[in-house]
Amino acid sequence: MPGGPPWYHGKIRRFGYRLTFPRQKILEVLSSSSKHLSAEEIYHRTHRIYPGVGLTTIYRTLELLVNAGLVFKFDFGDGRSRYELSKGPGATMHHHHLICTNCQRVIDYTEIAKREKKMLHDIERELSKKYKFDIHSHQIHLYGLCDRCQMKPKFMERPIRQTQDRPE
Amino acid sequence: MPGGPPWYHGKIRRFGYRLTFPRQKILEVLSSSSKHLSAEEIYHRTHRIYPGVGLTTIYRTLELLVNAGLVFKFDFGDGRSRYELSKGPGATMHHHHLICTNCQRVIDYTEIAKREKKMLHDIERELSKKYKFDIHSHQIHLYGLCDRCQMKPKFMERPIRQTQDRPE
DNA sequence: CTCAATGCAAATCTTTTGCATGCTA
DNA sequence: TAGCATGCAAAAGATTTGCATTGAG
Repeated sequence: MPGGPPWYHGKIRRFGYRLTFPRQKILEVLSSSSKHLSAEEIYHRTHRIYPGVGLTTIYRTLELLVNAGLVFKFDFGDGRSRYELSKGPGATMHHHHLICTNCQRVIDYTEIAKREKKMLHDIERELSKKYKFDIHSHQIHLYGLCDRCQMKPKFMERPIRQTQDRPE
Repeated sequence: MPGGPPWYHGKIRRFGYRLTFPRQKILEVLSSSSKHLSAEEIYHRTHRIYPGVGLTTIYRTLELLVNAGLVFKFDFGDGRSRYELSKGPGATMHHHHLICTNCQRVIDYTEIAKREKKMLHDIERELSKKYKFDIHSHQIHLYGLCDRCQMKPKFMERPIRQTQDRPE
């Protein structure tokens, strides 16, 4: 089946945004990764398949995609944001995060989603009414020490500042 | 009752940290505010009661206090972190946040805490075991549009970059 | 007295903006 | 064609670091 417009075409155009070449490449990159990526990682990967791209476009496109509801933006507290496709074929299942406060490692979990989902749904409905807030998404972050970091006693913890992106 | 050491004395010393004058002043500031403050706000307020303080000390002390579990650090996505006392007389009740994705307004809510609390407790216990993660805190963020921002149709949204701290 | 803590200035790092040019609709 | 979109260079901000000095224990 020689493709009609890609799945995201309408979702982009609906907001008045144009479906440009760089944007398509960035969406390809996001689609092909299963985990949240930093802007820099997205830049590197996009650069690989389209060397002409600039970091600025990455940032601008990500903001646009977040705005259009196609991408989730996360902040795990290490000074840079992470992005992840929220819709479409490449999107991973809805999940929440375990974050190690020592080494910044992030573990995604999808368990318990059913229970959470119902409760969150109830909460959101209740709060929406009370605060007249139109809630469209949520994040749950659980902070703690991962298995590796539990070995050291708490007072020896030394926050590790991650300066380089690690390969996937 | 002419006071013994302040409530936080032990909690600081337990980690090998010294209870210095600047640190006490910063804790005073945190104790006397009911809401999450940015580092800059904390700096201004501390400067008011102790003009000698430097912004660097604010950052270093906050990191230390987060480490010691006395302070919560939040990230609402506007490019700067917020801090809030988690223990002691000045600490506010445990709560979660509603965040407007358009104007960045943050509303704290404490409702439904009981239900959430039980569920989160269960989840944390379960995940702790499964991932060998020693969970010590959590955050729930609900994103959406506040009442003011709902007036405008979605595609007209223009993220507002807040550059100045507003007065409390 | 010792070494952690501080303040200042400079450095880092991520993200944003100005502007001339390119490209989608 | 009309504007939105892009890339580059520069700017902006928040946070961190080097270093000499101060002060808590």
